[in-house]
Amino acid sequence: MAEGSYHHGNLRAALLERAETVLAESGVAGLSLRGLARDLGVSHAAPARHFRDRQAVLDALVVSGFTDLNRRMRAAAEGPGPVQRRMADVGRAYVGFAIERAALLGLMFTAKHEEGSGEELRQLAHTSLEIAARLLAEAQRGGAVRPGDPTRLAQVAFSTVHGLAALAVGGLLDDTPVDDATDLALEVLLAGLRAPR
Amino acid sequence: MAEGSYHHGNLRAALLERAETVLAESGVAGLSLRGLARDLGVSHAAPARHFRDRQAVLDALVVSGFTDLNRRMRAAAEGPGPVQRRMADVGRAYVGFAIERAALLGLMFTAKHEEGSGEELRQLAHTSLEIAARLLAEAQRGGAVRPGDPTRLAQVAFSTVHGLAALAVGGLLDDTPVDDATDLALEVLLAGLRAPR
DNA sequence: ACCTGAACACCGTTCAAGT
DNA sequence: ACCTGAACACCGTTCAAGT
Repeated sequence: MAEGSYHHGNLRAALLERAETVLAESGVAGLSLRGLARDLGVSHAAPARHFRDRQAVLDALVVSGFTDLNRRMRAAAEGPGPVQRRMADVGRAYVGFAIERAALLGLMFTAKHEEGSGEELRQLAHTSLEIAARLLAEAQRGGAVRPGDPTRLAQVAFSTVHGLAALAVGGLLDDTPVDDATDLALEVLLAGLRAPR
Repeated sequence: MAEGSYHHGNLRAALLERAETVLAESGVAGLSLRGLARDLGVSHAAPARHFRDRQAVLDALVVSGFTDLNRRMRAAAEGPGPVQRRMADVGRAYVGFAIERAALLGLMFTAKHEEGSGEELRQLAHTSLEIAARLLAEAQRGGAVRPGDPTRLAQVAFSTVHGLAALAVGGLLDDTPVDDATDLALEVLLAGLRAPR
C-alpha cells in the first residue's frame, strides 16, 4: 500500500501536511480544499470527511503551530543554565519558530483568541504566555527581574519577541541579521526588566 | 447627484471605504470584488476599471494604513514636550492605530516588504522605522538613550510596540487594560534603552 | 467508515459592447 | 472615460450513492 495509501486512514494527516506546504508557498489565499484534494489524488469532497470546512483546516494548523511553539519554549525555559540565559533562550526559540514557520505564525495571530473562538486554541495561546510568566517569576525570586505581576511582565516580554519576529518575517530588518536584532532586543528587554520601577 | 453619485469618478474611493468596513467586519477572506460592487450598486465588473485585481484593493488599503500610521507617529514625535515623553507618545500612537484599525494592521504585516513588492509600500513601511530612529537619535544626544546605531535601536522599539499591539488585537491581554499594558511596555522599553550596554 | 460524482451558489477575471 | 452583461474557470459545501 505504498502510493495509494492515503485512502487508509491518514488522509487527515496528509491534508494538514500538504496544507502547511501550500500555506508557506502560496499564502492563505492560495490554500483551497479542492487544491489539496487534487494534490493528494482524492476527490474534491474527500476532505469534508476530515474537516468540517476550510476554516477547520486552518484551525488545525494553528493548533499544531501553538503546540510546537509551546514545546520549544518549554524546552528552553526548563533547560540547564542560569535563569537569565534561559530567558534569552526562550526568546530565541520563539524567533526561531517564527522564522521556520513564518506563514503559520501569521495565521496563529490572525485568529482571535477571545472567549468564543475555540477553548483549545485559546488555552494553547495562553500557555505560551504562562511559560514566560513562570520563568519571570523564577527570575524575580533570584533578583534578576524587578518585582511586579509576572503575568504583566510576561506580556511585555512576549510583545518584544513577537514584534521582532513580525519585523523579521515582514522583511523590515533590512540588512540586519535576525540573530543580531534578536540579541539586541533581548538585551534591551532584560535590562528593562531588571531596572526597578 | 446624491444617491447614484458613485458613477461620477469616486467609485475608487467608495470601493476602498467599503472595503475597509468589510475587512473589519468579515476579515480578509470575506472581502470580494463582487460583494463590494453589489454593496455599491454597480456591476460586478466595474471595480476592474479602478483596480487591476483583488490584491490591488488590498494593496491600496495597506498604503492608506501606513500613510495614516506614519502621520500619527510623526505628529507624536514632533510634538512639544521632552524627548522621553514624545517617545512614549509615539508608542501610544502606534497602539492606538492598531486598536482602531486592527484588521488593517494585520494586512499591513501580512504583506512582505521585500525588495520586489512595490517600492511605494516598502518605502512607507520603512518610514515608520525612520521616524522612530530619528527620535531615538535625538534622545541619544540628550543622554536619555544608550549609544548605538539608532536604526537598530528603532527596530527594538518598534518590535515592542508592534508586538503589544498584536497581543491586544489578538485578545491575549485578557483582563489587562490595553493602556496599562502599553504603559508598562513603554516603561520597560525606555528603561532598557537607557541602560548602557 | 470512507470516498465519489453531481449539483448549487459563489467568486475573480476578461472582453466585446454600450453610453 | 466609464460601466454593463456574458462567459469561463475556479472554489466551498452538501448530499445521495457507492464500496
